[in-house]
Amino acid sequence: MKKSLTDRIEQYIKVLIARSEENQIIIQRMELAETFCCVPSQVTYAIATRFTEQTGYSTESRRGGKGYIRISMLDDEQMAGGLSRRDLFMFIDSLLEAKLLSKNEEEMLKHLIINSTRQIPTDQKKQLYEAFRCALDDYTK
Amino acid sequence: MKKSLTDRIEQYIKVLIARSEENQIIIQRMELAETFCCVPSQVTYAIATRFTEQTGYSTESRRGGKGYIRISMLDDEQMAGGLSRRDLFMFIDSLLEAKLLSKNEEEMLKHLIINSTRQIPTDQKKQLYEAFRCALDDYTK
DNA sequence: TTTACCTTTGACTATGTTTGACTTTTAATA
DNA sequence: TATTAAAAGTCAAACATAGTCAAAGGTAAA
Repeated sequence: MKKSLTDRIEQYIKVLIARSEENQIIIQRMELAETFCCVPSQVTYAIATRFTEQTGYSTESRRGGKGYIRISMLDDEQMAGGLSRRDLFMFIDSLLEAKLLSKNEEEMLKHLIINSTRQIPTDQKKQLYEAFRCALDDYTK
Repeated sequence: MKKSLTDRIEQYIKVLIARSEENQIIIQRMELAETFCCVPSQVTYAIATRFTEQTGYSTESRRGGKGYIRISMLDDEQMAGGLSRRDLFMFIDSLLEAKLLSKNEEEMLKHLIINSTRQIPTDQKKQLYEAFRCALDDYTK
């Protein structure tokens, strides 16, 4: 498969992180852009799309002289934790109040959420709740 | 019997998969369309009708620069157990027909199912579909 | 022959990538 | 302190793919 520039930048950064001691690297945007013969904002794009909290990374940067971009791999504890059922239900309640859902729909959803996630481990459940909220949010827009 | 274009595309892809190491191929839609001198959407059609979960394949794609379509043959483990999305949707359709769900509810459910399970591995997805059907079945009784 | 189900096509849509001009922030220096 | 230079950020346009959908064209079964 032919890889896009963004894919190659992603891979390069991941290798650097893998080789690092602390699971994090500090780079200069311009330097990396030169390595790949591209505009600096290409690097910004690669980082923005490939190193998100969702995918288990956090970033931090500083502009100006001695500027840098730090990319760190999140450990398990730091991983974005999803959503509790309580919060998901509160979200559904808010949709009901905003009349974006009928009472019947609200009840059905809660029933489904409770009964279809019985056998799923807690952390995966929270991920699912989160995805569920996003999908619901999307649907009611 | 004369083979349709779709049949020939299907066969071609199957040969490529058979020859591959990982039982999967990555193609570019346009490239394949050129190979068969047809419109790109013909390739989409061939893939959509011949490489389904039902027939033991899964697909994944990306648009934009250096876009691709990946077609993988599912192994036995991935095939076993649970419920396909197609079957779950058929079940939902039957509830609609039986007037146990409104058209609006049917659409909402399908949207949620599609969009909240995007990042879940196939086997877990099928378990979830199964649980979802049970919960729905229960709810509409 | 009619009907029902594929298949083929293409116009339109959605999404992901690359680029560059312009903006903002920060450190160094006058 | 004010100015300047050196970073990084933002955003929208241009481009490169893939997806969708409905109309038109075939084909086989009844």
